[in-house]
Amino acid sequence: MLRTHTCGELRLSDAGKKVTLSGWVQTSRDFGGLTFIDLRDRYGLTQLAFNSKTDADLSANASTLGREFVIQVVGDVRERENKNPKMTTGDVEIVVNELKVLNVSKTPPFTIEDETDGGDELRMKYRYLDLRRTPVRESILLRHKVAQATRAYLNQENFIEVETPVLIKSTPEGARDFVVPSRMNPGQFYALPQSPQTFKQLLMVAGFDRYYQIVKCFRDEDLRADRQPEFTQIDCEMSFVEQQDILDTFEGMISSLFKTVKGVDIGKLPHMTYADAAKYYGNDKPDTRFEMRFVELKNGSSDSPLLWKGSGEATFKVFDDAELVIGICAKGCASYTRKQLDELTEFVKRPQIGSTGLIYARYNEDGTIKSSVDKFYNEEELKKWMIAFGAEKGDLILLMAGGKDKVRKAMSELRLEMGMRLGLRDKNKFSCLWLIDFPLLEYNEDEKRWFAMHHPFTSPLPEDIALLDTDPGAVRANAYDMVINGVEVGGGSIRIFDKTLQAKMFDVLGFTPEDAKAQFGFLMDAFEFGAPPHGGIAFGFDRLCSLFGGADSIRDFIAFPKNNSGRDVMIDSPSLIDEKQMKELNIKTTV
RNA sequence: GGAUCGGUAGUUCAGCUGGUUAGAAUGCCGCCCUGUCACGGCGGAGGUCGCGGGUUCGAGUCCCGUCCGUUCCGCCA
Repeated sequence: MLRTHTCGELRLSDAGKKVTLSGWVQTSRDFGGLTFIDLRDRYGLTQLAFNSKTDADLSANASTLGREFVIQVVGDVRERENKNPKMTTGDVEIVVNELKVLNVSKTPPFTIEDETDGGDELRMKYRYLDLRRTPVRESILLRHKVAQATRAYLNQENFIEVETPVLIKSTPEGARDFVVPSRMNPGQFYALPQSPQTFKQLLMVAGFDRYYQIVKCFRDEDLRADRQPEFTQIDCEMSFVEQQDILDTFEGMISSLFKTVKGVDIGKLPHMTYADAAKYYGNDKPDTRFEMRFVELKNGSSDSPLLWKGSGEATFKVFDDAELVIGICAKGCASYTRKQLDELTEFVKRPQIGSTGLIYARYNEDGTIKSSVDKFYNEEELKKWMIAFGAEKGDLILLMAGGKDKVRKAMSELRLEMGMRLGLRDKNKFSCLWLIDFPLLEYNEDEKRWFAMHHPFTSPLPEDIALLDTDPGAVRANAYDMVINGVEVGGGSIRIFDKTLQAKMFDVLGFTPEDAKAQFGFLMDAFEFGAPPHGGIAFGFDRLCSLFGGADSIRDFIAFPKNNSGRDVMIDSPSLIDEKQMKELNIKTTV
């Protein structure tokens, strides 16, 4: 037997037992006559003790063991003379009688400890070593736990898991497809699914009623810290449901996951419309762990008492000419120095944000107001601003002006930055919400046509269907996103199940009936055979895991992730294939 | 496609306005050490400064190009 116990389970109550342990050498501490070795496996660390007085040869052997050697020991569990309260097994040690080296190891290129000295690139190249580190292992174990809890909830709710194909058909809508050449059909290609969208709808037509799958999806787009070319979704679909049924079911799922995995009760999820999210947070995935909502300064007398036209001799053109002037109130930041304000200005002027400037107004502790636009606005006017923002003495108002979309986007970035500076984005705090009433369509200026914001099977809100002909941009979708801490963790919609409406949708999107038939004919056909009303949702599983794990990047929650260029540096893929394969696949080399 | 920061010892980094033999920490190797758990002490080895070109009496340092990586924008229904 290679082991009787794992390296994480022995306690004081086991003292006196004869045990066999196997694992990796974490570290050794050699005192000449006395040697300690920490033995590691997935379950923990156990200290081994060797004494040269008891067995000189064995002790000498022990001091030759290098890091990451795989060894097996037989020995007796003993209470430690000096206990280590930081270790779960810290009350005991193994007095070793027999030592066997099962395998040697080269010195690892980085230290296999919680705080490693290895950089990202190196860790990815030797991912199998990185996975030995406790924090990374814990992330993978957390992922397993989330997957189990997800299945448990959905199974109990009568969902069944069905596998859908991975070699499917390329469609031009949405993300770029990964394609796979077909050897048996020269010149033709499969596509890897961006999601099992059409298949899950077909499963509803087939009458499966409730489907889910924890499934790999593929998108050939540029990567980010929270975006991988292959990623995992919790993909779900339900029949005979309306929006509220889906929200209830999956609010239940997310609550259940938080309870099981984090021991947290997230309560009832608030609903926010897309329009409100844009207006108050400048963003369709607001981080609601903190308030700091946008306040609009309006120019006009009807709906707002606030004027941004100053009373000064010169008028402030930046505000006068702007489509929108908005601001946020940063609590307790009136003491910000000139340097800090300049930093913020630089922040919003970065090309990625592209704002032209930042206006501030300090509400000083003594009640005076100091702003960067003092020559345009008098004290009384500035005081009105403070009231509008609900600002108190000691607060700082930050304002930007410009085109509506641009200024909202810039302010959204600034709000998140200020939230971070003020420590309001606590990783252990969770704020979840449903975002609803998305626009159904988005106009693409380059291609001069409407695009589905979600996908072409998303149903419009019933009351907005009539607008499809007159004002497509105003049509709201029967769609919903779940947002947690500023991360879009899931999204879905009630689908179109009526053939006529689907055809109309394709028409609005600029598909000819022939195009629609060529690409989605199978779905259109299926809808002629009694499709039930249905809808669904998909959650980004990797993101959900990283959120539970309190990390910004999803990479450590994926056992073997890819780098920014979509490469796996460990196995070195993608790679060239040989001429013979190319020929077989009927692909001509042009490189 | 664009912006940004980075590439110097096995590793993480320092290296000023260009100037003798490129440093530190850690790891590694050797010796010493009986209660450590970030063990300690003494000693040692270890470098194509990513690559190519240029400026210069002289380049790790300045310039151009290129490759690799990070983060972000575009993109991601």
